[in-house]
Amino acid sequence: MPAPQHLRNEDNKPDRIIKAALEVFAEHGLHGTPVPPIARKAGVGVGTLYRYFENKEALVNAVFRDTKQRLKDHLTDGVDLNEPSRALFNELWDRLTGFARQNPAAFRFLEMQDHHAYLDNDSRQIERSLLVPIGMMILQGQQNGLLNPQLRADIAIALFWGGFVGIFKAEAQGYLTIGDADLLTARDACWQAIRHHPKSEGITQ
Amino acid sequence: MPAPQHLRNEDNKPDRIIKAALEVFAEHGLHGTPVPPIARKAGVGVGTLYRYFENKEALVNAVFRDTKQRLKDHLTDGVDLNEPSRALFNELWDRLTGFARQNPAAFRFLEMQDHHAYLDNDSRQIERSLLVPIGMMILQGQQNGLLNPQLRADIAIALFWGGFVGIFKAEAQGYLTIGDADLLTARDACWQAIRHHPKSEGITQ
Amino acid sequence: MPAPQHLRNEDNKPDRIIKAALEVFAEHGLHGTPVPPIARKAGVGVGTLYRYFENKEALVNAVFRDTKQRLKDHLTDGVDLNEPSRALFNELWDRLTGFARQNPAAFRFLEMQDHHAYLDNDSRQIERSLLVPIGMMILQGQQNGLLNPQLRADIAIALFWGGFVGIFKAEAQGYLTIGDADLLTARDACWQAIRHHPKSEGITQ
Amino acid sequence: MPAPQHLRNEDNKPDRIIKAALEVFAEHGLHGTPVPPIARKAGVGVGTLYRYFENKEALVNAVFRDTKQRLKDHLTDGVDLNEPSRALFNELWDRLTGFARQNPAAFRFLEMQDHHAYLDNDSRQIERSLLVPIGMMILQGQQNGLLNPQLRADIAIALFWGGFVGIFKAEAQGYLTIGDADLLTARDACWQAIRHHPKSEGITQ
DNA sequence: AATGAATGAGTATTCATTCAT
DNA sequence: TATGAATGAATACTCATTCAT
Repeated sequence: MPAPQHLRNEDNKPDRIIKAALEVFAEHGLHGTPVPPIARKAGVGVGTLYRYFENKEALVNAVFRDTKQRLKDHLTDGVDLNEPSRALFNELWDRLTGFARQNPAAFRFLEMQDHHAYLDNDSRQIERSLLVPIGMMILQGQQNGLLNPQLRADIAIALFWGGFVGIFKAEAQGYLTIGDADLLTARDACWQAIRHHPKSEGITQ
Repeated sequence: MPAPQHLRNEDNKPDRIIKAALEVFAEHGLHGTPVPPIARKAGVGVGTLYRYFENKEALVNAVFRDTKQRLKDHLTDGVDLNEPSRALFNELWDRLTGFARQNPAAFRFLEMQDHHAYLDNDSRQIERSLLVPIGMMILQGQQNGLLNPQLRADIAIALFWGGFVGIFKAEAQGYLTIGDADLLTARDACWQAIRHHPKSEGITQ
Repeated sequence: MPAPQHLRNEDNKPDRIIKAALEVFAEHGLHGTPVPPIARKAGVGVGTLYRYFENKEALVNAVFRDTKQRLKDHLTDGVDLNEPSRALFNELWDRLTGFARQNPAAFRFLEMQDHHAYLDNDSRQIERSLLVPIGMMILQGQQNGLLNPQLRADIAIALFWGGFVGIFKAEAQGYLTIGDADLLTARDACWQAIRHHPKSEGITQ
Repeated sequence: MPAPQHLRNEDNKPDRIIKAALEVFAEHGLHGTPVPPIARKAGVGVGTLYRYFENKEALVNAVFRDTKQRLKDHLTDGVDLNEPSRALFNELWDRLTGFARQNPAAFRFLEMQDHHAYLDNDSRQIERSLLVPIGMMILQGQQNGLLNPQLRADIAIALFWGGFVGIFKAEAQGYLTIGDADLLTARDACWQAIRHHPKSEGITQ
């Protein structure tokens, strides 16, 4: 069980292992990564890794939970999701891009498909604990006329999240490079996707 | 080298192998799939598979190219990308959802991360050959005032494609179920993301 | 599934593996034997061994069943257990010693304790199929006054079998050497243990 | 080096380790038992165990010697082996069954095959120190006409000991259950095996 | 002296690839 | 040309032993 983020420290072996595993997984994929390189990168023996994680699957789950939790904290610490507004949307977008820029490996890892087969219930629970409050926020935004009331909240999340992931993935794969200005433009585009377009706007144009 | 799509036939062994491989890869992932099950599903011996594909990596590339090409054909056959319009956008969206619905395995496979490490230059070339014409279309749409001129074409693609992928991935992972009406709403949302919002609209609100 | 004994041949890989495994197990024990040496001794690759035996445990069971079956055949082929007599006892003893002399590895292997943890139901069934007819023979011998009626058949078997095993084990461990004459004397001693000692004999003296 | 039996005490760490090791070995076998569980059961750290026993092999030898010595003591303390008689035989049998009943783990352990590969000269010496006096006793019994003079003493021991082991092993493996009366019958049977059968008795019948 | 976390060589098993038929 | 049995290098995991505290 890794220490909470703010207690992270380099002497904590499980934390070091999780950190190393995240980087190696992000680079070579889950199945593509043997255990020894993870241990080596963490500066411990293989046996030590297995002292802290029952098996590879448990390690993947630990990495997933830790990373998802860090994303959640980064995204929501100190913000009031109960007051949806354009400013709040911008704030979340900034935090999201900040996270992706500062933790490229974490971001890449979270987007892998193949870890989904590995995830246990706790891990899925964590995943939901991030999505649910955002869904709530969207519902409120719809009720106060800010967001498109016809777009189901879960689909809005998927759309917005997918779009965000799309541009960072394209960048990671070398298809494009994104400057800060581009990020702002993309942010506005995403906003247009989910906001309420009253009357004549919308389907027509 | 598989025959072109319209020449596909069940007596063609490479084609049968590619088809089988796509299904197995989509279900179990790239690293999770041993070669013998692919051969078995294709109704050939392992040795035969290796007659047509130098190794597993070559097979992955063949599957990728074939699938991407089919997507491209499905998306662009008979449409004139030189005349961007709301109707063309709708048409493309419909074709895209049609493809995803009719070829879930193909869609799933194309979205896997881990095959990217396997892809050779030819495969990346095919990928680009789908993106470039769409990029051109977007540029034209920006010039004729239809699309947001501030949103870079490549980013627009990534955003739109990412959003699309996002909702289908969420559905595949069991986080939501999408009806036909939802697809239309999502289509409109994506359109709002990339269209041109003149004057007062857009950043403000 | 190995071929029946008389169909054994050196081109049959499972048979060669079973034979090799028996020898190595007998020499180094079950846990003490890695899989590669077995494969090497059988003249096959490790992968081949795993083609024929799902895992090490399955191999142990196969060796056990094969060896026990050979012992059973060697012991009972062509003898009529329904006619217990001193001559039949002698015949069985001779066959038993013959087996132990000709197949020291087989004998050693069958007496290992630690394989009992590995045995599945089929294997235990084979074991019983050897003991039951001998038990029946003893019962008949008791009924016709030949054998001690107070000695339970199962205990008589255990005693006789244990005594037999005892001397061969002692020899295998280097505590003694047994000549043919000694074997005859031992045979008579065992006979005395289980035969019927009428009247004054027996408890007294 | 453990304290002599009568000095055994629970504060003596080597003794506690030997006791724990015996139980775990008897239950899981030699190779099947990792060292840490032994240390845990003994209530000491692994490092401590290695302070007293150079390695696992040394521990096995210590357990063997200790157990064999206890058997020897249990069997011979206070009896005069120089006066062979039916009563002495009965006494020895009773002590033997008593030991097996009271120390099932010890008995099971002594009968394991795979420890023989581990045993050093001292351990084999102890084994002999139990067998030799019994052998002497048998020789005397043969000289005074009590025991079968044709049965070599070492073979008689092996036979008798093997028979005894046979029935307890069969019980341990679940093939039979032995009551006190059965033990007496078995005792008489063993006695018949080794006693002197004068004249017409014996070979004939 | 006592501890148990740390280590890495060793073990069972899988799977991409070859090659005799 | 087609096959699939055979191979062994590579992988996940264990455990006897060490050594810093």
